Amino acid sequence: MPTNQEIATTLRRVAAVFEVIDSDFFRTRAYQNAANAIENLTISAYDLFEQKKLTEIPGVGPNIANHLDELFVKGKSSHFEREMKRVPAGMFGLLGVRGIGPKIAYRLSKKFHLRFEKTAKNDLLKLIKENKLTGMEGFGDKLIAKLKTSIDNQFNKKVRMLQSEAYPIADKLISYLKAIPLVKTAQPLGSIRRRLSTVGDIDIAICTNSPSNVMPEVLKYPEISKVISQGEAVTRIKLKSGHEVDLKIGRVRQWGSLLQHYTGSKLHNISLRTFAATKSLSLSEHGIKNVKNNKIYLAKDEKEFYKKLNLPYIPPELREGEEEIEWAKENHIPNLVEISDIKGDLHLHTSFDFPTSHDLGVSSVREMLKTAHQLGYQYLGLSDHNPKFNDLSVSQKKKILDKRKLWIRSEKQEYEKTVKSNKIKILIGLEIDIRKDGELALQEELLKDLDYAIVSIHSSFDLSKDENTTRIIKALSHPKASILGHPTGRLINQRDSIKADWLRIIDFCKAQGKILEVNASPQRLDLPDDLVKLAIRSGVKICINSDSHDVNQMANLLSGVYVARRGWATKNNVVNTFSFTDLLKMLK
DNA sequence: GCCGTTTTCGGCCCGACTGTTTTCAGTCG
Repeated sequence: MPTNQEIATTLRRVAAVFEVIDSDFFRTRAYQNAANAIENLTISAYDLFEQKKLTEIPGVGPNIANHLDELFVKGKSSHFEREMKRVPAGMFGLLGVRGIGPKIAYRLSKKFHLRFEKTAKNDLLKLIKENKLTGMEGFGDKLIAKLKTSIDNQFNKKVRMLQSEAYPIADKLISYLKAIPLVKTAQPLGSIRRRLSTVGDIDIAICTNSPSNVMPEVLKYPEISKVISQGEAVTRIKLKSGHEVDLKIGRVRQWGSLLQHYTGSKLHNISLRTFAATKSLSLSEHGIKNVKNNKIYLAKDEKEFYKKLNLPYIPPELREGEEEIEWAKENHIPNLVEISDIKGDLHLHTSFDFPTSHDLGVSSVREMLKTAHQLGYQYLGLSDHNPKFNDLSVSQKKKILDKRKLWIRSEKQEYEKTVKSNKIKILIGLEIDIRKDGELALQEELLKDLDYAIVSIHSSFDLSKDENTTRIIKALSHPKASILGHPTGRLINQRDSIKADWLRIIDFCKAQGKILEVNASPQRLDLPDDLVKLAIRSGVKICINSDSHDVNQMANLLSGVYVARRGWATKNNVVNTFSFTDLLKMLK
């Protein structure tokens, strides 16, 4: 079945046809809106089709829904196919290259008979080298050179970077900017500020009342390799590291409007402007314009901006154009969980040396307690991997686990000699593999000695949706299995999420009081935010853990807090904000 | 083609930047 992404691509292609052939701007936009909505769905459009709920997707009306029905039933839609045949297929191969939109793609593919999507980029490159574009109306030397560069870049296209990669780059540049005398402040925008798990471009806002004096200073930043484009309000630079950064300049009095505009998301802004239009207001980075008298209201911060629209402040993590504006109108924006609410970390790997199924940690319990103290925690859960399942006898494993327990206790006693107060509680658990058949990789008699268990998939990732669902539910059925660790198993940009029926798993967790982990390891961030939202709406609790193998990683838990916030979590949804007594009840 | 506590008809988010022109088209976010 076509994925949401594939459907969105098809709809965009049909939209492009309407744009270049029919110049039907609004029909074009209707298709683009539908594409955006489907791309941002948290469940598959196919599932909605099965439930006959396609028209509940905002932007999908009866016509597009009918075409999608046909697409799902027959594997293709005659309408989409027919529309796309009106242009040379090479046009679709050119779309997506930076600087090539529908109009240019159409003109080039038609003039040079680019009939194949797959070879279109190469064909165009060849035409450029043979100077075949020279002399075409509207194609000057600069534009042709730009197209060549864009296609070259496409061939070594980069994947979206991790938030943990992008943030430090932005942070370093921001420190530099803040040190410039006329700069009032600076801050990241876009997906960095909304704390998405991955980031495309790095956007930064600079607040100053003297843009013309400040910009030359900004461009002295030693990491810049070249200035890609420069205008009064926006400058795009490339860093020596290869990262591209957009710098937006805003004045103090319009700072709120600027931040709001460039924080996005695009869909949030579109929804917000549609809402503003009902109040005869028009929104832009410059302010809020009353279209009746053309008066512009300047917002110095975002609170003022939203207040002018009669809305409460909407945290950046929620600005995805889903239902946050509806909720804001009702004044129902939740108080999202914060890092200061976190009272402990339940997924930590110690340096206790024994034959585990996976990697050991490198830090002692003593070091972890010291770090926990600095982080203001009240409890820790130690969850080394289970002992090797096949290579050791049950009695050997028991010996190992008993020895581990003694070591943990002695480490704790040693640590407590060094501090006056603040006794941090310790839970002795394990992270246990979920085997292919859903059995836990630890024998029953050893399980009962644990305070709690995190159960996780570390193998057989490629099972079917049904097999994985059954396997996870079976594993969670054990009374000690309180937490499902890094549930989807994804490694961002490296390994896809496992296939599973998350609605069924969430229902099971709700019924049985099981907890879903939000693993804060930067390449995991798992549960992903969209599933966090589904889980929380269903009343399932989450636990935000760092999965540290080194005390230096314990502060990573903050990244998990951002994922939880993007999933609309309040502290009541997160078990490791609870008191130790209440936590124990949840782990039961 | 979609949508509706102004509307089932008549609207549909808003602006920056580049390049090619000389007032605008195309693309991007």
